[in-house]
Amino acid sequence: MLKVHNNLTKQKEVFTPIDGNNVRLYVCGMTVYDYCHIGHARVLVVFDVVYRYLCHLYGRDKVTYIRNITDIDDKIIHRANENGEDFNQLTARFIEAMHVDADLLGVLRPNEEPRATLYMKQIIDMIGALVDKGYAYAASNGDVYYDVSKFAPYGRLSGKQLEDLRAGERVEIDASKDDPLDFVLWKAVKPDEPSWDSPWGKGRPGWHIECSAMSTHCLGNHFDIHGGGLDLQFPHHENEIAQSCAATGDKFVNVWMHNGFVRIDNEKMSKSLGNFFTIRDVLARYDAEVIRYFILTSHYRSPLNYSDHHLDTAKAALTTLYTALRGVEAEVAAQDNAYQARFIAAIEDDFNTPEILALLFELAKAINREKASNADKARQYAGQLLWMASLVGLLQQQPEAFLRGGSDAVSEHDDAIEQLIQQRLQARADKNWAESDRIRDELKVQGIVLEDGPQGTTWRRQ
RNA sequence: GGCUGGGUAGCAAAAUGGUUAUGCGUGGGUUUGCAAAACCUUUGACGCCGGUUCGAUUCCGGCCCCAGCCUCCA
Repeated sequence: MLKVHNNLTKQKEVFTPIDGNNVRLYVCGMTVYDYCHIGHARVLVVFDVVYRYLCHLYGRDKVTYIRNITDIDDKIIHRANENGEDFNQLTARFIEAMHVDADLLGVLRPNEEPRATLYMKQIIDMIGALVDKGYAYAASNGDVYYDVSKFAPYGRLSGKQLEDLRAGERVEIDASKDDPLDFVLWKAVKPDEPSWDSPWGKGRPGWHIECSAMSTHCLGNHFDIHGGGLDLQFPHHENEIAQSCAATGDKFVNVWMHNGFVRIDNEKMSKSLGNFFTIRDVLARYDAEVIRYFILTSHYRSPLNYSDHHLDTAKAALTTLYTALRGVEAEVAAQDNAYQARFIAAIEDDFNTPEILALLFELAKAINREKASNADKARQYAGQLLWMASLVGLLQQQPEAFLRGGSDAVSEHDDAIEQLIQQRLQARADKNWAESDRIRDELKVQGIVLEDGPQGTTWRRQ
């Protein structure tokens, strides 16, 4: 029984699809005006694990995964103007970059990636419905606002009371709003801004409405899971609930899931603070799987501290796992084994990935123990290890490829290494230990580690 | 100020009312020409103060500290 922490009720609940034949998941994706950073990588990976497991449980053809792309907003317009380019050109570039990064991280593609600019009709229709039903009003400045006071449950998701929000010191005062807490659905066009026609004049949608329009259009008014970063809980998701429920008259989402932040020096990594590393920055120094592993070392709702030291640890951990798998032909995993049962218990307990990683190591140790004496048993353990690792998107490379530095490694250099190893094997046969050690040290300086085993000498990149 | 989370050994990070987390690191051993890898073993922790209990890191209360949201943000 899969149990998921529902942020709407603040409780772990048994997950039951609304319709067992169509499990529906929506995740708030990226605003595409820059490269994705490690915080974005976390959302991608966390919900990739959710998606993979839902597919495992219900069948891939029964799970619909939608992850939107925000391709029009203030920052995009600003950046495009800065660059002196059309905003569509800017967003196209960063959508492409996002796909490259996500693919490298082993993130499966969602079924659809709806974009705000391609959903103008649905967005305008929804705003129209809200105006017609009296939940929204056109203001004197040409903007259309959502009247927060009309939606009684407002604040339920974030645990906020309207009174408390009003008492807060940071609520902006805007003369054209009836209430400072009202939020914008349609922004009237300003000079040098892209705009679309609407019943309220030229303009563009507010941020929140696009997700209400796209999620309900792609998945129906009422769907199973809505996810995103914790910073979206308020106001973004709170506003989505208000808009969607008011516009459709139906219940919106059953389960809300939010992942915790990536931190640097105990502070949230964010674009506004400028303390972020892009996925590309990190990929220049670490294999993408190291990033994925690092993200899975902490539970998805906990904070995750970013540092080189932690990435080094993640790399060492993956090296251990791949070393265990090296030279072992995995057997198809038998159903119903003790490790599998523990894996299921862990992942079904609100996606407890740290517990799963612990299991991977127990299996790696089991493989190493049996490798020499009981090859059959080792192959079985390897099969079990790969079975559970694949469900969290790990250990998908060939062990040799990972240990030798992956596809970036220059093969001619690899040939040179092989030659030196042959020379060293001759020296060892001659019991010329000085020469043997000299070659090993020479390679060591280049970051190549040699390991002499019963089956011969193997090497890996440090 | 209001509202959320969290404080576990050198670092990272789970579970759990009484029994080994796990990884990296450290000490010892096996193995190796010497190493490396691997295996065995050692070291270890539950923010502070009370309460409940035969027994609490785990439940309850108070306190201290940290992070986040209340403004764009995954």
